[in-house]
Amino acid sequence: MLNKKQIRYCLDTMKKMFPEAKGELNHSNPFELVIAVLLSAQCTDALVNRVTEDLFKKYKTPEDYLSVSLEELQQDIRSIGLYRTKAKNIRKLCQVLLDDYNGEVPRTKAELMKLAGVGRKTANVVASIAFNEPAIAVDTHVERVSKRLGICRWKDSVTEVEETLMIKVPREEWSETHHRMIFFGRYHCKARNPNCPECPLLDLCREGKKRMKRAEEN
DNA sequence: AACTCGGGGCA
DNA sequence: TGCCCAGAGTT
Repeated sequence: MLNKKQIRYCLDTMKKMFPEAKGELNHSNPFELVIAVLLSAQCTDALVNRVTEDLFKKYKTPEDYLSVSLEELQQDIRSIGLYRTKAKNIRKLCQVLLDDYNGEVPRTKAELMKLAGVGRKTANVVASIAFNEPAIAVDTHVERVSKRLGICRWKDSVTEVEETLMIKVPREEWSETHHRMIFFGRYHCKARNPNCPECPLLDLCREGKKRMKRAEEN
């Protein structure tokens, strides 16, 4: 298991590799952030951005999403996977925002997770990025990278990965940590063919060393 | 823990 | 063509 100093080195290195790693879902508007992250489930961020560019011009408020038919909203997000379910969830979510939250987006993880279509990851992203609440969003990239490097254990659940990161990463870096690890995971430490031979973190990477050794034997 | 939803991107 | 993708909900 990596210690705090080693983890800091990892995060600094990731920043050097992807200095532009800002996170494309970094909307200043909490409501738009909820919608964007909800839509992003199981599809690429580039696709979501393409759709939300037009979507957010047409729909500004929860009322706007409820003012059209379900079919019309589905058409507007048709190019995104799971669009039927997501359109239904957006309508449910907007209705709850109006009924229970005066049209505003709630700030805490617990409240966010009660919204339709908002699970652990979306709730964490919105709470941490939009409201700077204490949370680290662990998606598949963050989980994979954490486990390969040895920041956490292989068998850890998503909750355990989350807890470990919150303990070992300074509070003020939680939000940025999310984006750095996602870029690192998406473009370098990929699920299928991680670029271990050219990885600057190979020396301290548990999984990387294992893979290099295995490749050498073949 | 395992399954389903699902169109687009990429090899 | 076949496989995967910045997940959530249900069983």
